[in-house]
Amino acid sequence: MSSIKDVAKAANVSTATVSRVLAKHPHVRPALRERVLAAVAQLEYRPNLIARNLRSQQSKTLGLIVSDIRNPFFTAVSRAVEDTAYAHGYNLLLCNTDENPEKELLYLQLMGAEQVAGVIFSPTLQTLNRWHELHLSFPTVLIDRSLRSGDVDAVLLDNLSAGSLLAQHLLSQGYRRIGAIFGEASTTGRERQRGFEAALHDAGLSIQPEYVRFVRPQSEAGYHTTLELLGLPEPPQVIFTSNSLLTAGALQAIREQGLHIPAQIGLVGFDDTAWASLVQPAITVLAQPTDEIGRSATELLLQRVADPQRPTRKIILQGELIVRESSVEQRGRT
Amino acid sequence: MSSIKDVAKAANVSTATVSRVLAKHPHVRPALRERVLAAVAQLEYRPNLIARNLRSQQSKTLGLIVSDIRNPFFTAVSRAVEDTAYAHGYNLLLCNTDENPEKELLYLQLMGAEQVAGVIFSPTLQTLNRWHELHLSFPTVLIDRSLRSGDVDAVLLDNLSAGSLLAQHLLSQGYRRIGAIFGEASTTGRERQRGFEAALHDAGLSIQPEYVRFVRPQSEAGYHTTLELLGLPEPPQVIFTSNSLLTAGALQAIREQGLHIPAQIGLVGFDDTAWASLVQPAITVLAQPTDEIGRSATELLLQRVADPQRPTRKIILQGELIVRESSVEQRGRT
DNA sequence: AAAGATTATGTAATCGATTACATAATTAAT
DNA sequence: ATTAATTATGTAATCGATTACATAATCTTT
Repeated sequence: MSSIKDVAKAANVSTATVSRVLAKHPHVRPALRERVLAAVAQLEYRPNLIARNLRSQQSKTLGLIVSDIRNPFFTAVSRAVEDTAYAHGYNLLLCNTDENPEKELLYLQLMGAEQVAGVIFSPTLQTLNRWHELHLSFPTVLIDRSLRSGDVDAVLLDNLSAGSLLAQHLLSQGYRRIGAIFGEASTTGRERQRGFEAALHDAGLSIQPEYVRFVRPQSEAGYHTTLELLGLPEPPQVIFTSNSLLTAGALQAIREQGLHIPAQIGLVGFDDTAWASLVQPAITVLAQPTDEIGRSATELLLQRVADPQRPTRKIILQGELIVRESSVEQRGRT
Repeated sequence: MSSIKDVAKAANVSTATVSRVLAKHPHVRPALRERVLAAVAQLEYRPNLIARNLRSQQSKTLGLIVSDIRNPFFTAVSRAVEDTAYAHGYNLLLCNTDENPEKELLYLQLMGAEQVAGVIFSPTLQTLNRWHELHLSFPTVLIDRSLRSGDVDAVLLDNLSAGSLLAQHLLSQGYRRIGAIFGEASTTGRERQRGFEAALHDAGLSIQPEYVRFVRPQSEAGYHTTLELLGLPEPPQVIFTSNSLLTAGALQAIREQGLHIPAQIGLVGFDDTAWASLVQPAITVLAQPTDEIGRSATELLLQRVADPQRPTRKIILQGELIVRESSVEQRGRT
């Protein structure tokens, strides 16, 4: 691997001149410029970004730290972030934390070390709680989860409304015994649950604690918890899940029990994944605007990079209820 | 952000001593060690990895460059790579190229600049063709796709056998008119097609070119191509797809046409995604051992990092045919 | 107690770039 | 033709770490 020194030597100029040519500074004689460019080509020289960033204390790279890349929500958002970043001339480095606070700290550290211009991050509750001790050296935009206090940029779904909307739909369909499975790792699950309970409360229904579960937001947990709910003396008429991994697990459990959807049990979830409309019956979901989330988060971050003083903002987006066959009206049920 | 100098000043020692304490060198007096550690804690000092790597010319970070993070195959492999890397004390930086050779070069460059220890990469055909001009500064393990020549480490599916196995299954079920959709971006699609055609040939069937398509490996292409195939004067009895995005698109098209699987049309694909077993009828697939691919690739890479001289190896893994309802026997058909 | 071996610490070079500053070369202005 | 202004180039400091080397301090050994 050749360095700027090699190029300087080959072109018989100083390293400063090489640097200037490459940075397209105006004050370089054409003759020298030619020599430098020839040497660069001949040696196949590529500047070492790490050294460049070390010196100039900035880079054209953004970081995206997600909690679970297997979750279609995050892969969809990742693509939107990637595309938006690329359109603005930025690269994207993606990391997966597996909802593990230790990994979160590790990758946050790595991002700082790699001198990224900024980071988009979906943190666990634990990391969120000690956010202020972290003292990150780069601007951050939170997605999907956030602090109660307003001092960090974020792009979020209106989870309260979303949970409420989905619950209201179930109530309007005549469901009364609603089993609900929420993710425990983040604020998101809690908020969706609050919306869910508010809707039930508004309808004059009381909350039955044995129907409401908080679990690791993964399909295995969705599967096992659904089996538990179905095994209750008086099983729920419908299962409400708060992310698509849980939905998939729930669906698997329901299938294994040989129950028919929606005749014997209903199912609704979050995120309009590819398969939600392909399974039969198709699943009713609360779709998140993943493209919009990724794009907004990236733009928010780039604005913050450009102006660190700008007041923080939270962008709250609305979800869209997509009613399909998995939650049709339940006439004549109790 | 505090640097090693600040710590040295605060502890009233030299930067060398700070570095030694942090690197756990043996020859440091306990008293000094204490002072340094106290200063580190007090200043919340975290070493700048970028500077460390610049000097020591190595890092504990691996790169993974995939062609499409939306493809469940790659998310599954990513998780396996991430876990294996983490278990060996390495971080993982993930990049998405969107099957775009320009982005591939960009990220390869970025990886080099970020001084990763090595990279796992699923390249497009185009980048593969100019592989030898690239002169990468780090070891690489290819996954999913590879060069014909054997001079680069790789972990691959036995695509020829896999394509053949899946085709044989269809033939054994009595299917004769088989529509097939392959990805055009990589060697993988070509190899699966060769296996597919070999199976047909062995069974004494001729290849009908209008039934065989090469398209961008994305669900939209799967959708449109399936519609085209279904619209032929004599439509195929079954659709063979060479990745799960194509399968999803094909399924959507079939559903929209109101065709019943498997009574009116069969469908098979690659990769045992979460939804392949959840849709009804469940889809027959050729499952790739994604965990094994990710783990093997990572271990191969780490071995290569440890010993750059070691001869190159290709690890060829076998796929597993999982027969489900989407391709049941077609008695009495022509 | 003196010489030699060992241990502890600091100084300064280094990685590969950028860039402030100094200086040389050219051009413009009087 | 001088001087001033401008343009071009090089020298050296810098970013934040690691580490070779030099040297000071301590411990053994006889």
